Amino acid sequence: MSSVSIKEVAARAGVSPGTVSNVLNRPEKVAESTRSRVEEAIRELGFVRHGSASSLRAGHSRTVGLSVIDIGNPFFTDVAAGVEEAASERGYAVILGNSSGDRLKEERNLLVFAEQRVRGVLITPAGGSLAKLDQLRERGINVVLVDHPAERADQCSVAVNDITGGFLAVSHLLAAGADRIAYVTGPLTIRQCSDRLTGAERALAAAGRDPGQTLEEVAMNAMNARSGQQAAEKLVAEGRLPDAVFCANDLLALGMLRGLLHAGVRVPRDVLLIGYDDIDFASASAVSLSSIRQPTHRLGRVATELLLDECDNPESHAHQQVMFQPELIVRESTR
Amino acid sequence: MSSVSIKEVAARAGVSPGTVSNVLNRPEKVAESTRSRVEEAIRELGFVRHGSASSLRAGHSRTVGLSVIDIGNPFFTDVAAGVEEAASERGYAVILGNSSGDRLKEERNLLVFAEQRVRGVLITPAGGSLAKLDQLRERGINVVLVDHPAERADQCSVAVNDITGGFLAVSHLLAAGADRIAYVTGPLTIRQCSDRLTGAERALAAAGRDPGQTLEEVAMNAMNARSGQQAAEKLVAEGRLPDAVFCANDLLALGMLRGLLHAGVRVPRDVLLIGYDDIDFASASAVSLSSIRQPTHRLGRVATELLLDECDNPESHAHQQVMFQPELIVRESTR
DNA sequence: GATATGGAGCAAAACGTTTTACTTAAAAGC
DNA sequence: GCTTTTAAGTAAAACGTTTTGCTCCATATC
Repeated sequence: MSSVSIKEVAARAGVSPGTVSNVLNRPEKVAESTRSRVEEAIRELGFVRHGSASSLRAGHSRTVGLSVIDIGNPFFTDVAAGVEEAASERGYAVILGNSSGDRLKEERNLLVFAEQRVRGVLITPAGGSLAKLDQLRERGINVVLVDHPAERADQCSVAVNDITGGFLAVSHLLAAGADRIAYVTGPLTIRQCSDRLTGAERALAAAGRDPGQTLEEVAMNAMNARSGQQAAEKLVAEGRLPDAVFCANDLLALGMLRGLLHAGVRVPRDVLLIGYDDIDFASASAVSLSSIRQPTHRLGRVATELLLDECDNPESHAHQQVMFQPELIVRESTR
Repeated sequence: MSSVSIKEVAARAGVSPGTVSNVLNRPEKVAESTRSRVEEAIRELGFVRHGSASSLRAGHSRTVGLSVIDIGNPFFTDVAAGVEEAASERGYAVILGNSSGDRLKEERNLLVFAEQRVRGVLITPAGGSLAKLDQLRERGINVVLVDHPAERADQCSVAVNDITGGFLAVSHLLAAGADRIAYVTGPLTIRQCSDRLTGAERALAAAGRDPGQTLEEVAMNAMNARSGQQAAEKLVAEGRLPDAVFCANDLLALGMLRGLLHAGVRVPRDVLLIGYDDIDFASASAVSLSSIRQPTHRLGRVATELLLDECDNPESHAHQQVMFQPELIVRESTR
């Protein structure tokens, strides 16, 4: 209950509170002998700095906010792990918010971040809440977009080229002999989904195919395994199975795979299947899943490093829009 | 940059700062007309409460700390999702720490939580850092153990009976005809691992088998898919394949499955396989995986509810040690 | 020997809330 | 018609840090 304060430490070490603060924040400013005396007092009393008081006075906290679309999706989990790792290395705490793709929930997360006066925000934007983000910036809270390229040059972002990803996936399906391809996706208002579609269409164009003839879009509400299975059931029920399916993420693909196999459709013999993200489980599925790999963990790490660099070196910081390239991973499901 | 404070709101609404605070925290204490005036001023100025100042003065924050062993494991992710959901419903923010099973890292997390003066801590304890937890309690920070039954009555905990789980798994393997069983596990210092072993041994005893003859322990350092695959390779290389494998979690089991299939071992024909946790991906694997299901999401929810009840109603709060029961899920890998 | 130059530490004023004790005015009690 | 109670709001003192001058003292400079 009794929290020991900097004053008590000061009293014990026979110095002023200011000196203790200096030991904590600019150790080089205080003489060797007093420093060790203070450090000993800190140890003896079990003092731990009051973060709230500190950030109240200093004007900023040592926390960052992380808002992700779906913490249940291994893709985002990997990103979060990268963020947590990089943040904790620098002594920052991570406040986690899960938006579940819900714009309201996302705004609530941002409000919480604002109340906590986080040093910065990392966000995989769900809706079009980019206006809210500008409000945060006005409040002096830096923002780095994760898995979403910034369209303006005055902000940092870290993303993976989804157009390339879609291109790789569909080019591969075409090369494997696909003629009629279904693109199973979440809402096309999600940038990732529409970019991957764009890439898919470019692949068709590059191969001289007519998108209208070759590609069918199947948009689901959610991007989880359940939706994937529903999509499979729908395709099967309507009796118009394509000969290849490109899913906008691996969760959809795993559900699709389950649904297809359940209906007696053989993969890859009857239908080729490729997912996106290359989550760990893609290679362990019933038929190991071809996919598009993204550097997820790095995504989180790099985003965090950019954010903290912007916070700690505001004047020397150069905004960057980092764009990673995805990679095609071929496994059984398209062989 | 310019953060608007309660004073400016007060000035605009023509009241004192104290009244604004009352509107924020005990709206019933202030007259209807002034209240709406203040609320309007808040809206117009875009005021958002300074969490640090608030918790400095109030003596407690609206955050909880969550320290998990492995955020990459869907089991913990589900727990975390439950925590986040319950916390955010009550207006609490979640500070996430990933201990990676590392005791040092866990202690660092607890230090961060202490600095942030979180209202309470939810923790899936990695090592034996229970002493550190008592230190937190002395500081007035409530602690709820997650996936770990408290051995004392003066604290809350939420867990799933792992002995029962181990019993269910091995009873099932025996009923399916297993004679020689390998238990592939993480370090037995992890309570979950040793409890599941205990349950396994009881199942053997109940079936009249000699544990020494029937059960072989294979302890790995980590509990991920990679370790599972290594365990498979080891069993295969040493030429002493059992006829059934019980893995202490699904990640190990998925790796084991991959390793076995890769070596040409058929599942379930040559080797029966059962995992633990019933993560989403267990049913989508090459051979769908039998497993022991735990109410993960609820685990997180209930833990959070207990914690916040303890925080908000300290006097009426009754400590509880909640123990859920696991459930056997039979799929192809043991059929 | 007088004067700059720094190093080391101190005192005190913030930071933005919450809360306690107090004032005022109006309603209630008799 | 006086006192008592209640309602509504205020002023000011915290909460535990960080930071900005400032003082003091020792060393270097001329």
